[in-house]
Amino acid sequence: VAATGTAAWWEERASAATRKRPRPDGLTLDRILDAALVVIDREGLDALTVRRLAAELGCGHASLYRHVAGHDEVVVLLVDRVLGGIEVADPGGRPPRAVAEDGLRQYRRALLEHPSLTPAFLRGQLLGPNALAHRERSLRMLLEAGLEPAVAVAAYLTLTHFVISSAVFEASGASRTESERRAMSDHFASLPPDSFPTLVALAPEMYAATPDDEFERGLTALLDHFEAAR
Amino acid sequence: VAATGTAAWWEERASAATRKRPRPDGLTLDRILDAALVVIDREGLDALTVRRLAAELGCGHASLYRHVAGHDEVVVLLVDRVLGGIEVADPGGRPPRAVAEDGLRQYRRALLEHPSLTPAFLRGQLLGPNALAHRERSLRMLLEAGLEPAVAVAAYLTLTHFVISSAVFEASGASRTESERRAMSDHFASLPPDSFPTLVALAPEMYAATPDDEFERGLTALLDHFEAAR
DNA sequence: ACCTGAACACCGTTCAAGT
DNA sequence: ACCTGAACACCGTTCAAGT
Repeated sequence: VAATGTAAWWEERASAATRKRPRPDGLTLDRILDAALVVIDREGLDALTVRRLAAELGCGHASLYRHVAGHDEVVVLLVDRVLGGIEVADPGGRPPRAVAEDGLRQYRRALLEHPSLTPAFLRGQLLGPNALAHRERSLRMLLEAGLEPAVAVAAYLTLTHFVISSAVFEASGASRTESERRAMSDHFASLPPDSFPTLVALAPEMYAATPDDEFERGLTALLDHFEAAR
Repeated sequence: VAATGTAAWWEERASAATRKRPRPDGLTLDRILDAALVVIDREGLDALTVRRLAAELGCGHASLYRHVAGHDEVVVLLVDRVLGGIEVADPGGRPPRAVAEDGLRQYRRALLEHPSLTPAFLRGQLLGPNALAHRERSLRMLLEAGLEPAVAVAAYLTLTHFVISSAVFEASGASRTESERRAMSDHFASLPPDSFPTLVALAPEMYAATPDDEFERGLTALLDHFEAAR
């Protein structure tokens, strides 16, 4: 009985899943995860309760425990499913830097398809099958690009952590839409100038950049660094 | 009735607080926040319930609603209190880069004094009094270091987001202790080599770096970038 | 005037009673 | 053999009844 999401837990689950037989009725793990994403996208991560999920599926809430160990397992499985949705383009002779940029933008895009789910990527390690496949693929590319093994590992962890946290900040912040960003600027402009002269002076610049701008700038900074370390 | 943690909410709170009178009994906001940190440090953020907090304080759970609007408010106030604990050293003629490094390491240190609280720094903007004071102070330094206004704002947001997410990953991951990192390496070494040749080959390098190493490397990368943009 | 126990509407999870 | 309603031990929050 390992903790949900740990390496040991994924191993237990893999061997247990092969023993499971298909159900005659319609309720499957896939349908459960589909419904969970619908609830999350429409009402947020906090709204994803076992009971709300059962209502969405039109079944008794206790029935879910036949397909899933509990609430936390649903979230962990969703995270790995989203990671499986990262499109991986053919390198096709492009320079390594362009391939890396592309892969990380795809990662970001996959995360932001379900903004409310992003905080779940921070709870524990990413060790599901899709997470491992992504790590394998990415590290192979980084090695082929000429990075030392230790640098490749550092680059993978730093870059993926950057992508994830950037998405979490974008999803949880209030600077996604044009009007939200203007409201933030206005707020800083309205502060008492005696206490916060710099914030008042910089109010027009505050949140002038979009989350995409910020992402691209951070990406450039980090890739420059690891490219130089090659 | 603005949402907890928003700019409007902090304004409402500030004007309401002045109207409050001191209580004859011992229960104060400060004591509540102290007790909350004790619970969080000892049992984690999820253990911080209104009822558990009241038990820690030895009072009825409904009494807390006299000092605090609810559960979320406690967390938001704790976040700003921790931000108030960032020590700010005198620049004292040191080069701007050294001052910035120092300030960001202090930020990190303050966050990691309460690892379980770190996820709370991602829920919404940081607009409390201590957050604003830190922003004012930091942006002034960045301007004095010669950054363009727009670059200074970008640098502040990117660097603080990096510090926060780095702490969140460190706190929620399983790579803090030596034995945890060795366990992670062992797990990657034990994967099927047919499916994951790169992960197996890199297992010794995986999690060889400490979270501190990763932090320092990322910090260097980002500061190099913004220093070059000066 | 202040405090708070009881009440309400929720949770996640278990299990025995149903089919 | 499978499903699930009822039950249990929790939540956050409200409010009327107590002092």
